[in-house]
Amino acid sequence: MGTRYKGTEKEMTALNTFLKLVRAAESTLSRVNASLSKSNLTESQYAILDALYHIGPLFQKDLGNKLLKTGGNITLVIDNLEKRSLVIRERRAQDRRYFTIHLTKQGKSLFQKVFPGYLKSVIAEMQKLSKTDQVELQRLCKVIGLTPINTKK
Amino acid sequence: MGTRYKGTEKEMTALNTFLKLVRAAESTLSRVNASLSKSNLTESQYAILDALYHIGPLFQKDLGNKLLKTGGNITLVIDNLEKRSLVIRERRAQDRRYFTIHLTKQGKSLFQKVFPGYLKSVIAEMQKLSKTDQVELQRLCKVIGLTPINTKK
DNA sequence: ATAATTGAATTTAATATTCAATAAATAGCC
DNA sequence: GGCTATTTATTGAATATTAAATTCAATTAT
Repeated sequence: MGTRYKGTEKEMTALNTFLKLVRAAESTLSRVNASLSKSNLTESQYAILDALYHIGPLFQKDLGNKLLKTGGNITLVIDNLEKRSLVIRERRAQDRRYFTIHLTKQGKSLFQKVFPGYLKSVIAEMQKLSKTDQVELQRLCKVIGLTPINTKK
Repeated sequence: MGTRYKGTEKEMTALNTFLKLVRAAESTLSRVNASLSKSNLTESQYAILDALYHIGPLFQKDLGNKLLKTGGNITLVIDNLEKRSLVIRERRAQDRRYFTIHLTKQGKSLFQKVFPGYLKSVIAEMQKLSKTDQVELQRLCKVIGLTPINTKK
């Protein structure tokens, strides 16, 4: 299973680690996302509702940064959520370049309906590891996630 | 950083681990994928070229299984690769439901051009961890990636 | 105050992704 | 041999995603 490339040990280890990391994230994610399908929420839509619910109203800009998505993408996903009246855009008075995104009553209520199942499926996935191993995985992922020092410019 | 939800320790640990795992994979992936943009290859396109190069000709079905993608998706990505003459479809004589996908000369040559930079960026990412930590991460990811026993049906 | 710049959001074009429906080919069975 | 079910691939609709170009608002520099 995995890569068939034959290289040095260092290369093989790196490719293997990378592949397993990505596979683990994708397969877990696909199972967790399945818990959202009943509510016709996509992963991106859920992530936005989650952020708004747990943090409060946010600018589109901040949502993009938080979810590591581009501005154009956030625009579209917010559009789709707004069509279903799950969120609303509010133009900011002090600086009219900004839109504050608010969860509506319906959005809040849908999130509350969906969250328990989501949490349950996350727990089911993560329980494959002991508490100790989960903490260890967190440590390793934190290192991996770090952006390298930007050497140019 | 991360989730603002306040729950039991078990819930918090699971949510945190899940979030960090997904973040680590996504951020690493986005940096590695940047090495593909010069050749105008998307992640999916690269993955297909990689599989064909290192394994050999494959049926679309097998590509889909290997890359964990749906049939419809594979059809489209192969279409796009075929437009650029990087792969060709060959209908199988014994069973005409199958298409065997072959790498063309151009596809092989493009892959050989792209692979070193890809490998280099994977190594750069994974070198944030010691060899020991990489092996440990592989172990944890292997457990996480396991599909739970299918209890129904 | 005007010009240039920065910053937020949108739009557009291209690709990806899934799901559901369909078509085409084969396999299994009676 | 001819129906039926299964399997492979394609298509279409909906959503996602990015990058680049554009618009509009605010700020900075001259």
